[in-house]
Amino acid sequence: MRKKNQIIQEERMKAYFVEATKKLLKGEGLKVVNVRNIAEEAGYSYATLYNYFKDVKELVFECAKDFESECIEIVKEETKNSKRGISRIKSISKSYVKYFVQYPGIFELFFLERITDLGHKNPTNNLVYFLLDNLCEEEWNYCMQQHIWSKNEIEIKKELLRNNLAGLLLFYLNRHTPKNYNEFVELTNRQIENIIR
Amino acid sequence: MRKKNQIIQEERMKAYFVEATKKLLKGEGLKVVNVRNIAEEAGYSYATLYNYFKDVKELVFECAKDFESECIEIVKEETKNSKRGISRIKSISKSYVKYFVQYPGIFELFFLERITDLGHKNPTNNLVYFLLDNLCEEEWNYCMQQHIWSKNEIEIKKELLRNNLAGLLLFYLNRHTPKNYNEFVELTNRQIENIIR
DNA sequence: TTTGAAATATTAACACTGTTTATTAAATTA
DNA sequence: TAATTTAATAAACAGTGTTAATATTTCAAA
Repeated sequence: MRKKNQIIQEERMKAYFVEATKKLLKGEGLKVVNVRNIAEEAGYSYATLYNYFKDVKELVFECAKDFESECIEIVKEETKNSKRGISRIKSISKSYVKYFVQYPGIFELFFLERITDLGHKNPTNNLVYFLLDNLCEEEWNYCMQQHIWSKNEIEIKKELLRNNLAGLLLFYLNRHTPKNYNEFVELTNRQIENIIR
Repeated sequence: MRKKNQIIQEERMKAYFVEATKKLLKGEGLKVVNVRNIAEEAGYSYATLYNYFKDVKELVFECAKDFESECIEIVKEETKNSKRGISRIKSISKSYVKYFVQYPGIFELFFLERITDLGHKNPTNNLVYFLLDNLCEEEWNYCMQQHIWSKNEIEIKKELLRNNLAGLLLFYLNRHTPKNYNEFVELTNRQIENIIR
């Protein structure tokens, strides 16, 4: 039987590697995330990592879960005072976009990272796809209750918003278009206004 | 002074490598595109590649230009008989999406490939961003002439369409959501209808 | 406290990448 | 034909992820 201490220690070790990886991701992004850098940041040999994680992907997906929680937390905090319904959906959208602009490495991880694993059900998949929907869920329901939009209209708007913001972030963070942040914010606001109305 | 034959031969060699790379990209995608595979497909040593291209990125960008032309050609051919204006914009959008679904490797190359190059102005950047706009340009103008939409409305719709289709493709090809092609097509059509109306 | 087995960490090595250097082969020119 | 230039390749290096073999630590039992 495994001792309690063992489990605690194992969790602690995992956390060291996860923290190291998160630091790298938030800093210079995926391009510096490799086993040797992670291990150095964590203060261990790179081989030690494999005593706690099957491979580097497993480690990175641990980070993804943490980032999702963080994103939800930040967005909720930032938007809790805005007026319910339409207004808050817009605020949430902007806050959501802002989070990824602040941490492009997390955008890379959530949206761009290749999932080549055979069969391996990647938990971040649905997590990412429905993240925005989840963030807005209560407000969409509120709008339906208030008879602002029908269920159908809401479904359409949800989809429009989700794909639009993903495309917007993709072009801005990965293709540097538009060139500067101000232009990007203007464009984003314009698009949100045109979808949510 | 360089001889004419030399230039012809050099172009020919380049073409061999470009064709080999295009074949790999259209087949198994970026994951199998590496110098050794490319060279084997072309029938040369991998070191020979470096006599004709600065690095593998330069080679891949050559392919991107070719694919862009091909995409334009295919979409134009497929949509030339549809009714001008709104109807044709919808057809072009669907055909554009179809092209990338058929060649996910080209989508990867156009939308996902990291541009880490310092200063190196990547020509595919604007090429990709404005590809859909260029394809629809004449039809947007037609709509303006026919007073279907104002210049402003068109600008908004252009942006909505561009970002939406990018997001749609990103989720489908890179995150496998929706799960199957039929669902994806339905979703795509629904979105296009809701933007272009 | 010492010892020996289990757990854990690390070094060394392998299999892939991209790229460069040195060498060989081919073509061209005098 | 011989010399020289040009082009192709093999060998090597550096950077990845991962695994196997070795070293170290931990910790309970003697």
